[in-house]
Amino acid sequence: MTSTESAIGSLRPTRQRTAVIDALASIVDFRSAQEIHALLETREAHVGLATVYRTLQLLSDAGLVDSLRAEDGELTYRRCSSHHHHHLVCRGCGAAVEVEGPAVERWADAIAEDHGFVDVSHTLEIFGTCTACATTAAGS
Amino acid sequence: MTSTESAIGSLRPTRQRTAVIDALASIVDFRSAQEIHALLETREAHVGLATVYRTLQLLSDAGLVDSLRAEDGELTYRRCSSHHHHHLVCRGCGAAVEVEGPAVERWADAIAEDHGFVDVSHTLEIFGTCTACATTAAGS
DNA sequence: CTTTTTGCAAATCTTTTGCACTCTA
DNA sequence: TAGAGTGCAAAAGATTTGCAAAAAG
Repeated sequence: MTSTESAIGSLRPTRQRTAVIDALASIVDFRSAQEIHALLETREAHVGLATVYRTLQLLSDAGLVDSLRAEDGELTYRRCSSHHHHHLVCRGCGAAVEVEGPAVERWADAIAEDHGFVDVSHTLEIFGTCTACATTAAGS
Repeated sequence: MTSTESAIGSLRPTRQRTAVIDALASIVDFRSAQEIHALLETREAHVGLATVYRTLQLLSDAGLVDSLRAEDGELTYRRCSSHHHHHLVCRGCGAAVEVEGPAVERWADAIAEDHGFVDVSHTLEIFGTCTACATTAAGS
């Protein structure tokens, strides 16, 4: 039994859902629902925009994809390894590296507890310019 | 010369801007532009919603206020201390505590370096429910 | 008087929702 | 066939923008 199987639970494997999942499987970076919808159109796999939104939300709730808010407020999605982690994202090309920091998790929880906060969660993203992009940009 | 004076630059000190700045001075938590606009209405300092948005954006650009995206994607603002720090924010009332984590800063930079990223920055926010809000909600 | 600001409404844009219709189990 | 899932268009919200009127230097 994989966690994926159990997480999908009672969701029916429809053409649309399969298409969205396939799309996610083919991309490595974070993409907005709109972009994923556009990608599906490109592939001639017509899926309504609302359905894309609903499906991504479902997958996200099920923990099958990571979602994070881009700087402009749009929600973006990416397939993920199911455990808790953060991302190192390139400003230039959007490439994302999953990173883990157990110490940070503990630190955040401890800080919150110190202040009497409960039901704690946190967001942590690291932004930078990857080697490839730095090289390209420096080419001037 | 204070950094504030220079940062304000050529902005004209209008009634509306003064009102927004006063409002920010009187609150400690992160508030959305809509909430700040509502607060101003309460104080009978009528300022157009668009003006509130424009002013907050201006102040944010000038580095006079912190802005961060709430979990629901709304942009929220708060007066800020100018040094680098993060926040522990209550989901219920928006109360915010500034926190510092030198170790996290170093960890983030190290991770990025390990992956060859340069020009690194990061975002880190901790969300939770503060004691007061937890008590209220649990009041059942 | 010239330039910056404001207000208001209309326009954008992302995301959600209502509902009738379609498809799966 | 019943219930889950979908499409489309309308609705909701937050934020931005166009433009004429008002205020500041």
